[in-house]
Amino acid sequence: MDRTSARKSRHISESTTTRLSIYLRCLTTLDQTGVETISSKDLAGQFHLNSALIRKDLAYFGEFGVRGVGYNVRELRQQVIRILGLDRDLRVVIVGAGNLGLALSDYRGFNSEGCRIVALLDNAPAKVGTASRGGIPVRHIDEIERLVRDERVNIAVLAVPAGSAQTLLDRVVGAGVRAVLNFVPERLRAPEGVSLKDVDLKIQIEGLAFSLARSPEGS
Amino acid sequence: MDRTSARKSRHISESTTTRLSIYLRCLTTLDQTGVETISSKDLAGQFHLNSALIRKDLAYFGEFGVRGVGYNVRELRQQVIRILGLDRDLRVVIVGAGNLGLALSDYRGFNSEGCRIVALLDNAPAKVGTASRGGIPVRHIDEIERLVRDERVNIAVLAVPAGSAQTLLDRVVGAGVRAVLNFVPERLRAPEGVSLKDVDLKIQIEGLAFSLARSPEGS
DNA sequence: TTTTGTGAACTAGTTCACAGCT
DNA sequence: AGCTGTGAACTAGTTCACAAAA
Repeated sequence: MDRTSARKSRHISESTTTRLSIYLRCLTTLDQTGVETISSKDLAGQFHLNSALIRKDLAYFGEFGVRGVGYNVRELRQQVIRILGLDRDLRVVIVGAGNLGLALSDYRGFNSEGCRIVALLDNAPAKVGTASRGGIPVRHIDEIERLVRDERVNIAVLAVPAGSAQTLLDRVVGAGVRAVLNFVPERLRAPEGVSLKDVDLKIQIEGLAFSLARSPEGS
Repeated sequence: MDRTSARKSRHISESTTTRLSIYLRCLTTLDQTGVETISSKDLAGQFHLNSALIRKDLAYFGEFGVRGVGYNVRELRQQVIRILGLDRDLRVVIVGAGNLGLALSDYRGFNSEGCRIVALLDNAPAKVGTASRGGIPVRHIDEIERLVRDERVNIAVLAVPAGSAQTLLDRVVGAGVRAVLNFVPERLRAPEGVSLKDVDLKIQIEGLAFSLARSPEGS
């Protein structure tokens, strides 16, 4: 059996992919530190996870370990990079050159591991032609089709004012973008085949409010 | 039985609290539109959720509906606000007055519904004394204890460079903050009784990369 | 002996379906 | 008649525990 490809076309849960990202980060550190081998038990110790869960997460995609020994750090790291699709280019546009869009365009972590921010997009004439502090150019939203075609943009980040988010989502999807990270606090609807992830800060804050309200010592 | 308080001290899942925030947003719109009553079925239609799930989410906290009729929009909205703890003041400090911290401090949604950003905190002398575009003052990190005591700060947002995050988390927790929103792409450890939520943009992007890698048309 | 990979058991979360209230 | 509130059924996700491999 091919030991490197996804064996079962089983559905992979979002919890699993999130953990893969966490493993990757840890493996990168381990590799830099010169550690060559790690067991699922030791990996599980770093975060507080069950070791069987780590083995299951990895086993969806192949048999990467050696019984009695553990996993080769460098090799497993490469495999996780491949599984997450980080070995292919990620080209990102940020839609909305307001405060948040500008801050995100310079955020380290967006620009790393084969992930490149190609442009900020806005429709305000005063903004088009300027650039973020880090040098990401602001272009007109009408250039989206060209950027997807010529610059192979495949991810859009929505950081626009509430109200225009659905329209702009439809726009970038129409241009061929199939993965969108949405910072606008609205529930958006994306067509089948387009993945949409919400980063809803208001909901996060409300979650914290909830835990404060329930914790023993009220304020 | 008291119909407004949490009946069973059952553990409430994060999915439930996230959905409560979503219901709240919808109820606010409905109330503004003048709608007086809504059924769980109609509410479920707005997002694509199962109506029984909505009824269960609400039933953890009381019996708010009327059989044969549905829920009174205004009343349910008030109840959800109370459940989420949004009826008490939320006082926020943002730790780190870099690009992201400054953008977040002016982000609408942080400043709303009884949620107020009190200050940005930094240790760079050049930044202390300045303010964000929206007028949030930048203060020295050493003022955290005073702000918690005198301004009743109860939430901290971490937007600092990687490496210093755990130290600063410990610092704000030591000052008495019991709820933290972390934007730093590192796994942090918070003591028992402190709730910590991660907004890890790198993980979000990697999740999108994964879905792109698995979708039929590879780029 | 050590640690993987995995079926079986368990736990959490969601949907079904209906009794009971209005 | 209509819709809530909820036990029962189901589905997804995690942990246990052990045979198989090195």
